[in-house]
Amino acid sequence: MTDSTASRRRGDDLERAIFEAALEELAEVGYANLRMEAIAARAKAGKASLYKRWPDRAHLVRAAARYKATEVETDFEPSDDVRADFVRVMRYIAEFQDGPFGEAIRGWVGELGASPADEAEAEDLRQRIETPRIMVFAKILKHGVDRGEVRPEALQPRVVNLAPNLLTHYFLTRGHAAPQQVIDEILDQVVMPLIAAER
Amino acid sequence: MTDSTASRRRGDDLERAIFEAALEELAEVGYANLRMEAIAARAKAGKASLYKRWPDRAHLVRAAARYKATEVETDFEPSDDVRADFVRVMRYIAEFQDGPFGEAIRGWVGELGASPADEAEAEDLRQRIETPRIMVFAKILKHGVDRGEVRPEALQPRVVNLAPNLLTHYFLTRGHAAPQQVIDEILDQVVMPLIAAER
DNA sequence: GCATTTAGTGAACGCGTCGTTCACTACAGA
DNA sequence: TCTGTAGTGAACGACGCGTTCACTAAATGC
Repeated sequence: MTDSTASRRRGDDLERAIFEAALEELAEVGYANLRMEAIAARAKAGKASLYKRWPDRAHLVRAAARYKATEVETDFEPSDDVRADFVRVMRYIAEFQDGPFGEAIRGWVGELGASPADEAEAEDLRQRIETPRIMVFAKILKHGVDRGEVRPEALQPRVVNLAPNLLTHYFLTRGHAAPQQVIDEILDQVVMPLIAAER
Repeated sequence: MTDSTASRRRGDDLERAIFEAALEELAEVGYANLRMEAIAARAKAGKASLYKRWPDRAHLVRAAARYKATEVETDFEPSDDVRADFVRVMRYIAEFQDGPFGEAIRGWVGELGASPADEAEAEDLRQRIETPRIMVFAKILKHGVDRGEVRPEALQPRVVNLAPNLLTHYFLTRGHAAPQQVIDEILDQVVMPLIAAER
């Protein structure tokens, strides 16, 4: 009715449409209220096509999160202001979390511990989310170290991941992404004092 | 069969039994696989008694989490070794997360964003979890400040919450509580360098 | 250009869980 | 001992899950 192009999609074409539909549904109703039939309907696909690809909701959502994770911008050129760079990247992450991707992550977290079988897949998704962040934050920090603005110990993994991890913690436990004020507090109270070359 | 005391409990007595049953179920099957009927059966109660008290699973689990949160040990006497104190408290939190309380928190997080109606109740639970931690960590830090081991700026809220927040982030995104090695890394790479009075 | 194979559709199904209802029963207070 | 209150347990309709199947559109082979 809506589309007079009554064509029938297949393969990757259809898969992408399902992912988009799943993410839109996630954004609208949240993971807990996500219905397979609603995803199928929005994608104008049959429920059977969903179950042919993924065994259940959790797998579909993880796959959708992986799909969306590839959209993350990873080529970032650091300026000569570490704090400003951090703000830019953190705002970018926060915006991402406030969209459908955030709800996908929330669903993934909620499901962890329910099925210890899929630990490997969960680990894979974690890596895909973390890796681009590590690259960007490490680049910023290295640039700061080169200019003497940042102490070299700041390149340790727990320090590189500190800002995004605190952002994610806020998002998960609050239900919405961190506002600018929280980003500022994280930077001024925690991150900058920790990485600054001198006090 | 088990209890030949075929007595019928009421009020708070019954409520406590339901909480205990819910937490045991959570620990065994996880939030995603939690069934109201299983909780009722384990508590030797009728399903109607559950729905008379809470409108749905999410409310029951939040209530159970609140109930369990009152068990948290809050009277902690700091030693003269800040790092050792942090290790002790962080291990205590990690052990708590690996039990039924952890799964309750995971369920709560997964449900956030699904029903914006109960934001107030969610906020209340967050406070109840956070407050005792703030008290303990602030006490440790104050003691450190008094002895000149910790810089006074470490009493800012984001710094006080830093260690438990990173623990919680690890637990939520990994599916299990942080092991000793992770606690050490958090302390040696992040917390101690941040709070130390001198470098 | 036609026949065959592959993949998607949509409706129907059985099943399990939800949340509710109701007749019955045990306990508490007077 | 009587009465009101609260809990029990079984049954119920509704709903979403995950599967099945006859049908159909697209891709592939000839």
